[in-house]
Amino acid sequence: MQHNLTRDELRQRLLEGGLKATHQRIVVFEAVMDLHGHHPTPEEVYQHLRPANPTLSLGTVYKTLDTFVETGLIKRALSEEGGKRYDANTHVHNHIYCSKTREIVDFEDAELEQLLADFFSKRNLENFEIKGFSVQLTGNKVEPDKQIRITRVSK
Amino acid sequence: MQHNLTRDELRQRLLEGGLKATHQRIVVFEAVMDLHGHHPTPEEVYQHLRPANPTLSLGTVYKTLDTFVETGLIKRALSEEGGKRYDANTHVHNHIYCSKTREIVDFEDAELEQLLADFFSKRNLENFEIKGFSVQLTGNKVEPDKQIRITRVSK
DNA sequence: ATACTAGATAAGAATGTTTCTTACTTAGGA
DNA sequence: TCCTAAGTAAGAAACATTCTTATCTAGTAT
Repeated sequence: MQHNLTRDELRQRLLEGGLKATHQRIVVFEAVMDLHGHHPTPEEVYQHLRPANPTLSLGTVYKTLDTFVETGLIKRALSEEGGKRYDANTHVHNHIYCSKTREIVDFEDAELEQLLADFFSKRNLENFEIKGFSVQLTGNKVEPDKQIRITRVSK
Repeated sequence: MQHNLTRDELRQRLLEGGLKATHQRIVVFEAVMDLHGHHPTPEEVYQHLRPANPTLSLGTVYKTLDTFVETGLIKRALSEEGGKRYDANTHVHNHIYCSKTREIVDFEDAELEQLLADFFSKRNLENFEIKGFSVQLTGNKVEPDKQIRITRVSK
């Protein structure tokens, strides 16, 4: 359990979104935060919670995750391989996607955001109300057991 | 039929990829090209082809599309909503994704590619072999019946 | 504290999607 | 023309997602 919001804080955030703060919603929310960085599928969330919540049903997990996305509490991650992935990180950020392991790694980069914001201010979108943009790097991990990292070139 | 490759050219491209040029592969390839811009699902490809190819099976469509992706003849498009989408456009390009209609619109922008290439040359990726990057705009169509377009701001 | 009510949940059925299996067929090479 | 590796059809199987309905519960009013 590495999430850092108390249940009362979670309860608060659910209510702010106009959602009843039920036990199921609280634990599903916690699970997505606990699995942060994994961009879990509904099934993974379900398996994570099952031991401690044997009465929870998979259908509820699906529904709850989608409800959270609608409310903006979490986001859906883009994936190439089909299937739904969820992301506790609601900040503007980008993804590195490994085709081999299907891992999705977040990266935030203010410089990149600024670059893109500047760029799109020079473009006109007709008939489209833009909610956000993100950059997706696609490729393959070299060492499957080691982490992927992105760093600034030091010169 | 707005695709512009002859069957012999297609046959050629399949063979270059080390694939036997069977009738099924040729028509599936044509279908993805015909549906270019729609980023079709396997089911859509199947429905498109069924009238003229009543013996074609859905399983073959799935398998064939994946084979093409492996060979690099087509790409998979990223989607938020789960489910597989395929893209005949193998050029480097970006996508505009409408959450409302689930439409995916391609856009190519050399200036943007250059900007990103320059940017990533200033970043180091540890343990990741990058195959490509793309920008995804997410948002909603305003008029569902009209086209989405992106243009340069004229000053 | 208790009762009420809208909304949430469990459970599993229904539906939809993707993969797998097997026997049959075909493209391309000898 | 024959041979063989590879591809295909067909449907079963596995898997993923959504829907339905009866039951339950959080938050509210009493």
